[in-house]
Amino acid sequence: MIGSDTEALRASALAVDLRAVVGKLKRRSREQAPLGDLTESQISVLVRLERDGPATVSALARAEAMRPQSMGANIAALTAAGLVSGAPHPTDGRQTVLSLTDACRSWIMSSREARQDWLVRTIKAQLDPAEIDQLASAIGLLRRLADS
Amino acid sequence: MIGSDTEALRASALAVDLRAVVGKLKRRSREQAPLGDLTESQISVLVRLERDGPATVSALARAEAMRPQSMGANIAALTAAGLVSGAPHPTDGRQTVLSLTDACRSWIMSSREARQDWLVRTIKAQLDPAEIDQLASAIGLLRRLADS
DNA sequence: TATTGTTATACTCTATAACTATA
DNA sequence: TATAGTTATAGAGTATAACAATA
Repeated sequence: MIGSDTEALRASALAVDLRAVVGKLKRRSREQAPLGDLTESQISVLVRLERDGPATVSALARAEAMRPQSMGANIAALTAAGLVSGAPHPTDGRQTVLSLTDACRSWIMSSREARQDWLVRTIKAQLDPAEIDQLASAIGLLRRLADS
Repeated sequence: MIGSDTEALRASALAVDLRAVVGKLKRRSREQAPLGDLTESQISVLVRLERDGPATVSALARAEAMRPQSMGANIAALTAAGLVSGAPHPTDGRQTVLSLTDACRSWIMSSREARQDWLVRTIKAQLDPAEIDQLASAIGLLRRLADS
């Protein structure tokens, strides 16, 4: 029973540290106005659309663990900024399929080259290649937690 | 130059994934109403006070990368809930030193036993001991990013 | 009846600005 | 003048509730 007690303590300590560092990262990242004047959520949406291709508001909301109404607000902002455009689904009239605009794609590439993202800059400045690998594999674990 | 290009791409991809998973974790964790009806920030404060001992509002704000006014609001909520109490600093009349109340300490212990924390439960359910160790060491890397 | 999406509204968390009090 | 803390206000982000349109 000592073993499982130790395990329980480890999980508890991990939760404590994880919560603290996640909150802190979020505040730090937001205050730096990462890219353009987009929010973290909006950037995540763009990245997801770029990586996984077109999707609907509902699908994006599910993927990001967000309510469709909240995702709708993010999509509206991205659409107003000309970064995302919607087209009616060919067979299902309820759905609107969202894609990145060409302007968005070129903007993403140029902002990557310009290294405007605080998080990217900080990762490069603070972490060596081995640590980046280590963190990258830990991201998979975090994703398991977030998706559970 | 190919090497540094690959590095840059890795950092960029890591930033992308990190941002997405941090946001998702934050939403998931909040929607579960983790402990009592405290917010994530308030929990972080309690944990910090428990681990590092009494502190002032300003010190806590610096430690959590938050404005003193924002931290003040969190402290006010914790004080109203009877979880934190303030005492005047013995020599510096401007400062108020904050400590956990006895009620808070016993509440922390009981809620730990009851395993009410979604994040703790999820870590135990989703991660094996080796993975918990892996994630724990990655937390150190995240903290470097957040503190930089 | 279920699902997609929208509109309206409210709440939570944090930030900025302006102030008082002590050092 | 600088620092600790408070109060007032505003903004961003997300949630709940109610609705229209399509399946």
